[in-house]
Amino acid sequence: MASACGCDHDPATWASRVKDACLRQGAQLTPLRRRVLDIFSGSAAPLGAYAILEELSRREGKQVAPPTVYRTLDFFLEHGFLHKIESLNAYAPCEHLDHAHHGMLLICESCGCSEEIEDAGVTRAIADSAADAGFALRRVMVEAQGLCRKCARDRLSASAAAVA
Amino acid sequence: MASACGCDHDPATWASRVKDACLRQGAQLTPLRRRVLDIFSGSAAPLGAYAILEELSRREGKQVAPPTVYRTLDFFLEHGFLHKIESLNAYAPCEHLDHAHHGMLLICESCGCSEEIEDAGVTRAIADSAADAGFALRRVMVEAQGLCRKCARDRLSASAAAVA
DNA sequence: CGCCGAGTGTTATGTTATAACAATGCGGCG
DNA sequence: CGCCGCATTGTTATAACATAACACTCGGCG
Repeated sequence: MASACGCDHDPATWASRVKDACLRQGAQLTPLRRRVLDIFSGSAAPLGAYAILEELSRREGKQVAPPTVYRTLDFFLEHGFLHKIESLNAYAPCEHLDHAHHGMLLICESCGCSEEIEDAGVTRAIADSAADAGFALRRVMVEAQGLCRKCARDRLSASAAAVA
Repeated sequence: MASACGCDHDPATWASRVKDACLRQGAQLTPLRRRVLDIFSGSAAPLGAYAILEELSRREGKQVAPPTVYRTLDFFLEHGFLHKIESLNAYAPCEHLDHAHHGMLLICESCGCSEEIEDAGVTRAIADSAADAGFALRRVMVEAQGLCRKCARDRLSASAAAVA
């Protein structure tokens, strides 16, 4: 499914890439997990655990309990298929399944979509800075809030129209 | 009070710097806020809202309700005296009161203490990277988990002892 | 006085996450 | 087949984090 916000990510290919990765790694992609995968595929924006819970309940036609969802999320997180966005308490597809990711997350405050970019310069700068402090890095999170390309453009043209 | 973890930050001078900043800015440092300040002064590690709540209740000798604590935290956050650490749901003193801070937080998984460092290289790399993506930054959060200098050293000497 | 606004108190509730234990399903193996 | 062991899922309850809504106090000021 195409992204609703006009950003250029594609959750649908993500789902199929996750399926491949499960096969390669021998990880079980059970019906439950597949359904959760589908739910992420249909959403351009990060999803909260309880949003997934509700959608899952709706699709299954019966009430699903929180641990079911959190266990499924844990599975995807452990395999590196999903990221947890701490500043939103939400979860989003990892767009770089293949390699270790110290990606930077750009979260649009207007359309709610998130984009994950990898930047060697950022990674290196953080590693250098931590090394200077004598700190042994294990996990790094970079989350930025702001306006994505499209929303920034829209806002500009809106204010231009207001001036005219 | 000295830091319990051996790291080289000093929450006590932080409290007095906050007091100065309140005077300069005309912000009211009420008894409640002062008590919360004292609680942070006595702790080397970030504090959760409910930890503050319990400590506050203990010191006041009567039960304090969550909104009281959260409002106080909001006051400090808005004035830039505290940071919220999203990955811990906890709050820590801002060690750079004077200037806008896009600091990077180093959180030790062993002793729990956190250190805030400012690094122009990191800031610049993130700004450049976001600009490349056409993303208008508004707020950036960098949180790293790992081992602080002291804990990394301790771990090293422990494993050396194990080998011997 | 009478009003206002900042701060705090109080009650209730919303949101996010986990603990603990039971049940199911499936493959291997005697 | 019957049993075991393991991964997964179901179920119940509760913990942990956060906010909404409204009441009350108190000091400043016309």
